[in-house]
Formats: sequence, structure tokens, C-alpha cells
Amino acid sequence: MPPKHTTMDSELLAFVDKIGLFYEGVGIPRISGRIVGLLLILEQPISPEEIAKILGVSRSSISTNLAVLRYHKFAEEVRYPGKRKEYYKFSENALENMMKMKLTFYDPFRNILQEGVEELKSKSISEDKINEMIKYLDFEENHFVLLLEEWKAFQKNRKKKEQI
Amino acid sequence: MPPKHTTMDSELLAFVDKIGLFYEGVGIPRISGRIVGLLLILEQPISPEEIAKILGVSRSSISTNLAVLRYHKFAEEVRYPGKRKEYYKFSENALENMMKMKLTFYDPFRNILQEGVEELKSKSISEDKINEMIKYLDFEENHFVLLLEEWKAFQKNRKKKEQI
DNA sequence: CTGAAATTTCAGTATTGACTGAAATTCAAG
DNA sequence: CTTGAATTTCAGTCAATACTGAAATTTCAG
Repeated sequence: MPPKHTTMDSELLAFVDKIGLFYEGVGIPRISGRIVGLLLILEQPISPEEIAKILGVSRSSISTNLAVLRYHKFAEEVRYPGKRKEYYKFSENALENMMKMKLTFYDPFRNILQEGVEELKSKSISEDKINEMIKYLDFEENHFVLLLEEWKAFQKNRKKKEQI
Repeated sequence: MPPKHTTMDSELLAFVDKIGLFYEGVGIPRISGRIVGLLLILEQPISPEEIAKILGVSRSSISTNLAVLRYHKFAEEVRYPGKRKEYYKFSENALENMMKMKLTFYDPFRNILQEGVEELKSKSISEDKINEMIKYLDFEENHFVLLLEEWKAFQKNRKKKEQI
């Protein structure tokens, strides 16, 4: 049976809103942040309908924002047999997926710089600063990949311990 | 004697614009990105006046954007004795400073989550997802600090080699 | 299959924030 | 100091985009 989330304590809402504002500050839609905040604190999955009601925004806006959270695998759909409604929860591997998302930054930037260096070899420009930057991007990306591996290993280990 | 940069090859400008668009895509003003691109390829420092002319944007916009690049230590002021104008170059430690900038992300977010957990202990919310996220943020931040150290060491070593 | 319930899409609106130009301020050469 | 060149500030404009509501589409219980 799907859970009901009709109302929400104003202190909890304040927490959710703070996350929304933080998201807005880093260039992500505020509603996305508020949804993330909400999913973070709820024990049980919640329907888009209820999210809209609790956050006081339009149903369509929730739909759009859930679509991108779903796309990045931050939010995950849950279905209850016999119920038509969708329910959402904070994705199991949300943190891992957030990191994977960050990793998509490097390639496009690197490509621009790399193409720049190659195309512009003939012109009288300074290549060394660009090359330095490419080297740095590779350095950082590589670290991120390792970080991801470490985190996954750390998690797996922890899960195993909990099982015992 | 300060250098002159009156015109600029259209291919170079295309490169500069690509960086601008990339910046825009990640939520940073396009002009900031174009200035960064310009400083990247130039051998010699350039005046705000000349940047404005080359990029075809208002002088005031350059001023504002240079102020934030300067604040984050991505761009560095250069003065020529006897000349009133300011000149700018890509900062010596720009890459290092970009990373330091990224590090400012963690604390505010961590604080929101931490306060959330503490304030909301009484309410019937799920603490474990928040705690997991805090743990992850610490994990990532810590990695970044180490990365910064490694990069600095790597750089120092390289500089030494070049000297010989 | 059918139809009602739910979700998504999309055109329009509102809000945010980047950019401009003129006015105010700062700065350094003389 | 003084003065004019250069930079910064700020109110106003414009453009990008987050959000809304209605219409279209999808979905699944019966």
C-alpha cells in the first residue's frame, strides 16, 4: 500500500527550502533542489501529486523536474501493484550517480582545448597555458575516477558488514 | 612597453567563443569564459579596453567580469610603469585557484545537511540518507584536498626540472 | 478494449540575471 | 595638488529560463 504524505511540518519545509536555495545558487533549478531535499528526509516513496501539494508548485513543474532527476538517476520510480500513480524515492545509488554526472564535465572541455591547440598550431599563440590546462583536467578527471572506485568499494564493504 | 592587441584572427575568436559557450553551459557568464579563453592564448598581458574591443562587448561588462576573475585569482593584474592602463594575464596559479574555488562548494552544503539532521532529530524523518550524503561530501572534499596537494607537488617538481 | 486517472507537453508568463551606457569615482602623470 | 585618462558603479534594458495551466497523450484497472 502506498504511503500518504498530506502535510509537512514547517521546520522540515524550511530544511527542504534551504537545499532548494543552495541548488539555485549553483545553477540548478530550485524546485529540483527542493524535491531532492524532500526525497532525502522521507522514509517512504512519494507521488508527484503529493510533492506538488507539499511544495506548493504546479504539477507540471514537478513532472519536468522529476524527469531530469530521473534522467540523472538521482530519483527512482516506485510502483505499487493495483495503483496507477507513480511514486518516487531517492535513488539507491544517487551519490554515485551524482559523481558520474560530474565526470561528464571533463571531456567536452578537454576537446575544445585539444582542438584549439591543434587547429591553431600555425598561429602565433601561446600553446603552453592550454597544454597545462589539458594536463590538469586529465589529472583531476583521473582522480575522480579513482574516487568513484574507492567509494563503491567502501560502500560494498559497508553493506556486507551490515548484512552480518 | 605594453603590448598591442588590436585585431584577432577569426579562428582564434571561434576558439575563444567555444570556451565562452562552454562556460555558459555550466552556469558561468559567457563573457567570463571568453575572457579566460583570450587570456589563455595570448603571450602578453592585455588591457580591458582591448578585451572589450576584441570581444565586441561593453567596457563595463569587461570590468565586472574581470572583477570576479580577479577575485577568484584566475586573472592577474599587470602594470607597466609610466602607463596608467591596467593589463591582465592568466594567473600564474590559475588552475590551483580554480580547484580551491571548487572546494568552497562543500562546507555550505554540508552545513545545511548537518543542521538539518540536528534540528530535525525529534521529527519522524529518515536521518540515514542525509548522514550518508554528509559522509560522501566529506569523502569527496577530502579527495580534492589531496588532489590539490599532489598537483602542487607535481608542479614544483616540474618547475625544478625545467630550471636545470 | 474502454475510459478515467495520471503524466507529459507546450505555448505563454514571470522572474532572474547578464549586459549596456551614462554618471561617478579612482588613479597616476605632470 | 590638478587634471584628464581609465575604471567602476548602477539604473535600466534585454534575453534566457524557470514555472504555470490547459490541452494532448499515456497508462492501466476493470
